[in-house]
Amino acid sequence: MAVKYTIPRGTFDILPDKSYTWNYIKKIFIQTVTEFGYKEIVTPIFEQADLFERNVGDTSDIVQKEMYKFKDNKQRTFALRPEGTAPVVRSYVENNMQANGGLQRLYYIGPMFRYDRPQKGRYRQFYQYGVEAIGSNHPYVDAEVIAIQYTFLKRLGLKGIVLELNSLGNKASTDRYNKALVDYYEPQKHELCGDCITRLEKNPRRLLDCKVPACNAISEKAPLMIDYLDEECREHFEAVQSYLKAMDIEYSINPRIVRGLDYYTYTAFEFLNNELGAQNAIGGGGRYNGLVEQVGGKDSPGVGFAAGLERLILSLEQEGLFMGDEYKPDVYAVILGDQSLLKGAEIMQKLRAKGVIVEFDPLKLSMKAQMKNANKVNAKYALIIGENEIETNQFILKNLTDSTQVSLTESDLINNFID
RNA sequence: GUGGCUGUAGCUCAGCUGGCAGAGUACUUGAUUGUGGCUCAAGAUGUCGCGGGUUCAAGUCCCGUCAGCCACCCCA
Repeated sequence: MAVKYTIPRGTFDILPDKSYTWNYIKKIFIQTVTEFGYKEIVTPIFEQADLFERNVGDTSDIVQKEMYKFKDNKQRTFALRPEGTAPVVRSYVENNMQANGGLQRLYYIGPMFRYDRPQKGRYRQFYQYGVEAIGSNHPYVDAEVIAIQYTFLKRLGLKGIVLELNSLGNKASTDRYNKALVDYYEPQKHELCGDCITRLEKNPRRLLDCKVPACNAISEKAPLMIDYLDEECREHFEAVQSYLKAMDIEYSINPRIVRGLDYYTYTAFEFLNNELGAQNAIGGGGRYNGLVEQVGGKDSPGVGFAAGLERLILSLEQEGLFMGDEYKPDVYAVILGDQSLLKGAEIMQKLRAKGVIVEFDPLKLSMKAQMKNANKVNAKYALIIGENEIETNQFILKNLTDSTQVSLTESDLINNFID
């Protein structure tokens, strides 16, 4: 077989034998966020590239190196969305959701795109689910957003995922801290690895979790963000923690958390599964108090998280957890001969109108092949429709679990079908 | 973007220092005329990822390329 067209690198098809798992996970997620009062928002998968770049206010790799950018027929520059928050904020501003007053609680699920080398748990088109709560700076909301992800993971039965928490502080704190980091590393610059020397110029915070032993040793004594928070930031961070405790959510503080996008302020958090290999972040998020204004709205605080479906599924597989059931047919129609199929089609349609799942395969001709198939697709019953049955109006319904069978008239069959 | 490993039947994989393309499983049919699962028997199945090179001869060696995996980087 010559395969003429192949799937683009780093993407994947979700085939029928997996799609029920996706639907199951989505169902539990929607159930969870609904309990917290969140409503779905759907935005396009492409946006003006500048929404993400914000005139290159964002220096992250996600935006600088990994965006799928393209020009349309009128030479306007768009980008496939690499993340979900900026589009939601754009929609919030554009639709003037601020005018509704109060807190907007939103959730989304959909594909994101990043041009990166594929590996386990990393794809070019991948699926994220997430929530955004825009309009309140109250630390309870930070905790609520964390609680949603926490509740969802627990509900799926996951045990091996840990929550790490940090505070990045406000702009003033961050500036002071970055300066302190540079002051600390600069004199020892000659001992750092090549990557770390660029980090020192570009994003000093990333120095903290370099894995090269020499850098790591230096980082151990580096100043920590927590010590550079001002009074307000510290109070906010402590309040978030007390709400988490009140909701019985386990966490640990990791002062080295750095998020992948530049807009985060105050609370930052990550959910990690350390059994997954290099790509161990299931999801993360934090507060983005300056973003709404950057996108052109009236200054308005927000907090949210996003997480990856693929890594979630890897975690479920790894812990051997339930991932949903495939639909199984209630009835497999065993139809003998084309003449009988006329009646068969009529009966199948009437059963379906009653909500019964009915399957039939016109490729299987012999009765034996049809019975075999009924077994293979895990049907609960086989319904035999042949010339004899049609003539006598007595249709055979065979229970495939206990091998018992009964004869029923057409109307009894349709009106009294009990699963 | 960098480095390493891999690519053979629908699936999982074997195939030695180059010499007829294989197994298990799934599939089809039969044993059983209109009754599935178990068993037994028979049968069908390949651009050996793709392109080039070396050779009398390439799945096997060489080069390139594409894809997957693993790690770096980055992050979901």
